[in-house]
Amino acid sequence: MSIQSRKERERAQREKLIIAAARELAESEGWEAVTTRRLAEEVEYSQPVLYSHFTSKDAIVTAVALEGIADMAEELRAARTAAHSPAAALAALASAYISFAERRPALYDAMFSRRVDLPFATQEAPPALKAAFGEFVEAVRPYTGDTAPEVLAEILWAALHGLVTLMRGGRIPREAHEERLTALLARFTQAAG
Amino acid sequence: MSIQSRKERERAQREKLIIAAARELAESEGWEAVTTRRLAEEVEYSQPVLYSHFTSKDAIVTAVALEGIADMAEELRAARTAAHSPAAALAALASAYISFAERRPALYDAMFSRRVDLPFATQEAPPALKAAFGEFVEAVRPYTGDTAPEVLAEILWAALHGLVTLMRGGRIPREAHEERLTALLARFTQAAG
DNA sequence: GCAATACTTCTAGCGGTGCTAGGCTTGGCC
DNA sequence: GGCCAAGCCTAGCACCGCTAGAAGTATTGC
Repeated sequence: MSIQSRKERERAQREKLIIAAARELAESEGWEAVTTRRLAEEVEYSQPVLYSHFTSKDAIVTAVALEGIADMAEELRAARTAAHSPAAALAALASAYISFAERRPALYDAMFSRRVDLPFATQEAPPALKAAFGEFVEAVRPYTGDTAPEVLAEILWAALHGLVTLMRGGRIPREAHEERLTALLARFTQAAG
Repeated sequence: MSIQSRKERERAQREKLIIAAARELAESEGWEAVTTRRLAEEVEYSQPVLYSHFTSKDAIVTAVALEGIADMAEELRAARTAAHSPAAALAALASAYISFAERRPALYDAMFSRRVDLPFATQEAPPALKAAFGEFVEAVRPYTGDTAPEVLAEILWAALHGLVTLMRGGRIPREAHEERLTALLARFTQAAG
């Protein structure tokens, strides 16, 4: 039993090592640098070992995304709860979200842009995902009017996601970012719903 | 001279053929099916011929994107100008945009999701792109308040882009789409800015 | 009409990708 | 200590984007 459990522990540890290596490689050199050969070299095992832990490369990306979502949920929570008014909380949440996307673009892509096999808007959604979305729901709750907070949260999330991805892709100019964000948030705080 | 010009005509025609084949292949089987080998087979030439027209596969995708933008600009214009009130025009524009993204997902990705080498928010932006964005500007103009219409247009575009991509990626549920769209547009028509 | 030339297109191949079959080594058990 | 099973690695598959150099074709000059 002891040997068995030790092996399981080591396996679990190696799996974390793979995920961490993938994340670091993606964050430092972009996802195009994350090849199975390169990743295998990084963890000092051969390629097939990766496939004894994950069914495919995509599954590794998914695991990285999940970690990222947990990280983001924490940051969103910290930002929102530190604010002293509903309006400040909303602004802090939005800024924290965009800051995360800008600081960790590769991670953000894995979470919200790449095609990934995660149950998002369902009961089986991972807790971290529910937590992150919950922060949005709480932030918009004071401004719901006759709209369901979940719906409003989705709209805000979508708007921020759109801003971030279009800006990163060079589709909208960086310069006007603050002005856009202010105007967007005003649409949420001022409207009666 | 005549022979020269005939050759140029034939070349231009073949270039259009390549772009059309790439678009059709992407729309019917997704971009992952668009390989240079497959594309060459489709146009009944060898691979190197593609590279005598385009510097890379990405350049072909960019050409397809440009065509798509022109298509969308037309559809947006038709939808907006057919409406009889500012609110209806805004709603029609938004619906047309989302409809385009849903009907032609591969094309949409080339235009707004994939990394593409096009000057977007600059003076040198292609006319079709300016036209498409101009439709957004006109649609939000009645609702600007003290925000610049261009800024508001970018926000609306970003919000719709976010909704579309998150929905397509399974990140937000399809069911509540109409409700979300209505609530989003309400934020634009009701707020004072 | 024919040879020389210039241009176009193709064949074949490079170094890379994700993924896997099958041999080999290593470590636990009797 | 010898056997056996589990775990790992080497080597290779079919594919990718892209390109050098051969082969073919059309145009030009005689």
